[in-house]
Amino acid sequence: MEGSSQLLETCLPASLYALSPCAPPHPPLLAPLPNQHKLLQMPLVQEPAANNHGVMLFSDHHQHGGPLYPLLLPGIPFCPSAAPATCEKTTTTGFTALDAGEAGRTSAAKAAAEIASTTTTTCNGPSSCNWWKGPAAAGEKGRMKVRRKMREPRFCFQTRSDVDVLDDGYKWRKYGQKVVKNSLHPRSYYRCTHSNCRVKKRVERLSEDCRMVITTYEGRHTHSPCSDDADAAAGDHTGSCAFTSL
DNA sequence: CGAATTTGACCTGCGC
DNA sequence: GCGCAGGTCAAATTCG
Repeated sequence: MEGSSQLLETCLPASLYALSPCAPPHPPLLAPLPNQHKLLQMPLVQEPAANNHGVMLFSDHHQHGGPLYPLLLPGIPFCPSAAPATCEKTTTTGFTALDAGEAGRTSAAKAAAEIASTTTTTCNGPSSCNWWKGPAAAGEKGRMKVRRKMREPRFCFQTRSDVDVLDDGYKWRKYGQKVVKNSLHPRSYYRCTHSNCRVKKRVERLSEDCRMVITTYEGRHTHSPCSDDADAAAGDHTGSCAFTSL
């Protein structure tokens, strides 16, 4: 319980950190949140040297399942070519790079370590990103291998919320749930329901503090949040709203 | 009745 | 090489 709070305070003293070493340091990463919920927009916190993988850690307190639009906005440039950085509960200065081997003492650190351990290889855009194309693209035999190795950029953030699935403006379908080691709570796996969008997210609660929800996004949406439903119904078109895919 | 969720099985990667 | 753990699939079930 208090461990996670401490984690939150230690790693994320302000309301929000964004970590995206490949992104230009200045442009705002966050879209203004519709409706009532607002995340404090902070300057980018960059992990220098550690890596290039885009990882964002957000922290905010939700007492509701209100909309959340913190990340995976199509306009955010990502660099899927190296290991990510993340947060570790050890220092007083906030972020430190977490090695893959530094498996977490807490669920948060563990989740972060997972992210850190994920290496993304060659994926230079939708045309070359075939880590998950199913049997047709990968072949019956090697599809799992392809799926595992060709990772999308991942982003993780942590919120305090009563609801597991935060409303981020996208529509998700749950495709799996797994009990993970050293965690009291199962991890849920969701996939974006949009036709050509392969973004996935994992949701789990901290065992130390069941109010804390760790959400990990993987991949980039090829559509905008607000047009999700329309797109799903009308077929594939992107950029009907504020965001367009790159 | 169609869509969404649940859940057990299966596959892969990784550490030992 | 083996076992463990994470991630995904797909059939069964539930829900609207």
